[in-house]
Amino acid sequence: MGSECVAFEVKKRDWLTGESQGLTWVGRAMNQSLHDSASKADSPKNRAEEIAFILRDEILIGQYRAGERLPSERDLVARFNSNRGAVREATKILSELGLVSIQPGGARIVAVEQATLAVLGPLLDMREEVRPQLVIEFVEVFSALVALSARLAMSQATEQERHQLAAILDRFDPETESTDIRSIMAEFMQASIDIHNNLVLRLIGNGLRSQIMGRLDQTTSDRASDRAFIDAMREGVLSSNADLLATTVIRHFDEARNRLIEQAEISPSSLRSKR
Amino acid sequence: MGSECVAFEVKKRDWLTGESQGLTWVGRAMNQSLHDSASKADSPKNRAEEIAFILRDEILIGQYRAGERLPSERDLVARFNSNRGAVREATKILSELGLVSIQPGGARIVAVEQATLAVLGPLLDMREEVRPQLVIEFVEVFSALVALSARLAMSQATEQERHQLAAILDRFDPETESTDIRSIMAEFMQASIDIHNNLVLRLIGNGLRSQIMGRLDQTTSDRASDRAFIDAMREGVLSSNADLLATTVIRHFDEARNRLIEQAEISPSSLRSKR
DNA sequence: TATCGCTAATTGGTCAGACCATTTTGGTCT
DNA sequence: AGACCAAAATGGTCTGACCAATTAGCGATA
Repeated sequence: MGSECVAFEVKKRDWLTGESQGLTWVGRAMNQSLHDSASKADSPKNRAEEIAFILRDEILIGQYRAGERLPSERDLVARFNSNRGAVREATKILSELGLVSIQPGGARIVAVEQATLAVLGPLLDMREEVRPQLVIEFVEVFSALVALSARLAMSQATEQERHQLAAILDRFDPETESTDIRSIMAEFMQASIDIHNNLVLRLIGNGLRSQIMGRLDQTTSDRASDRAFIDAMREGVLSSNADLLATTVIRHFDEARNRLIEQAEISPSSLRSKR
Repeated sequence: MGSECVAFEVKKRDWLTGESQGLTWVGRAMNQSLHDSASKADSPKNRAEEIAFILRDEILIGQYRAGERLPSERDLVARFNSNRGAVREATKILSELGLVSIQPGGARIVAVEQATLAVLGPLLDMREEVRPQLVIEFVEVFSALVALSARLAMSQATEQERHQLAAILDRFDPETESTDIRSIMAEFMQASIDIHNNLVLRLIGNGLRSQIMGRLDQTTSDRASDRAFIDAMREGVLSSNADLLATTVIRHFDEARNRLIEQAEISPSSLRSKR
């Protein structure tokens, strides 16, 4: 007992100075945002992820049908020239993604519709056919979530916090092409989440962000209307007018959505079949 | 100050002998999507999940702090009397949950705020303190998503589909206590998603549903106002009035939210610290 | 005392092979 | 056809080993 305490005192310093200090340990989200943005595909960290990503993409591509059996672990070992440990870790990942259901006797493929948000990014990375519709669907949801987040933030924000939000909006500069309005919206979303601190909304936001970031094409948008949008946002923020904020956000994203629909219809056969 | 830091880094002895042995925070999360209902806790399918769930709950409980190191695989093997294969699968699960970041040299704990929606359920299962606020936050988000889903559905629904939605609402019977309005809302959500077929919304809905279902307490609600709510919904659906539907949904959930806030304030010190 | 640099220990990643309990399969018998 | 049973296949568990990279520990240095 006593010895533990002594030992602890000694080590504690090392710990604090060495690592606990920089709490910049934020895991994969941060790691990715630092170096990706250029490359769509996520690179596997080890053999298990490599295998998992290959199988994941094959499933998303529709190479297996829902309900079908995944090849047995031993077959996969043979196919990937690996070992059962790695293969089992891979299938574990797929299971966590909600793409396969592992049971004694055999693993079966699960319909994409039953999976996790984590399949969104990979889906965007593949077939061109599904992309346009998927992006539209994302905008629809993101719109509602940003509006909600803004509302919640307004109901709790201090004077200072509202100015911080405004500062983010001020980063928009219609002259330079460099300031992407979407990155500003993403930042605005994050900042508003930090204000109202709704964990559910934050977790959903995490998922959407990590899946979407760096996977959206550059879209042409009217800089003038963007300017008006940003101005309306700033006014809503500074006057703490939640309704104005929400309707502004929704209208803006609605325009973006309509643009996307137009583009999608130019290249036909792109809308996913509905019913 | 010194006392709280003790647990870690004293080497294997600690893990082997004393420490949080049994008590097992119940918890146990899901994986299967088919069978729901289930009360709060669902049990692990194998050793890896068992280990993963224990560690997950310990992390969520705050036994480790973000940035700290997870015990090494070999230490975990000793602690759980298992083997590295199982332990590695377990840490893989935690990694997929976004709760740890595994890297050569050591795995580190990630802040809960950076995790996946899949931690919501386990969070609800544990400390009573976080529950009330978390439920409120869920209602806030769910409200917006149901409203959005209803809007989207109305923009595409056929006559027949609108009647199907109405049929779901008709299942509500203010006389019998058995018909839970929340289950009706869940069904309504699913049905509307089937109509507009927005995959992003569907995936988020999957996550929320699997995490929330069966974990919410029975809440007292005014059956009369519920009746009015259902009626308004039905009218909105049948007349394809998206605005009416959305505002009705939002108002209803707002009332529910206010009730929850009242309840939470009765038992003070329950709201999570904000900022 | 603080910093640098080297070495040894530790850690995650990979691999091979074995045994078990359960499920699946295929063929037989009724 | 259907019920039944034995054999094959499958996932689950476990052992022990080696590697490359990171990390910790310690002495030398300034």
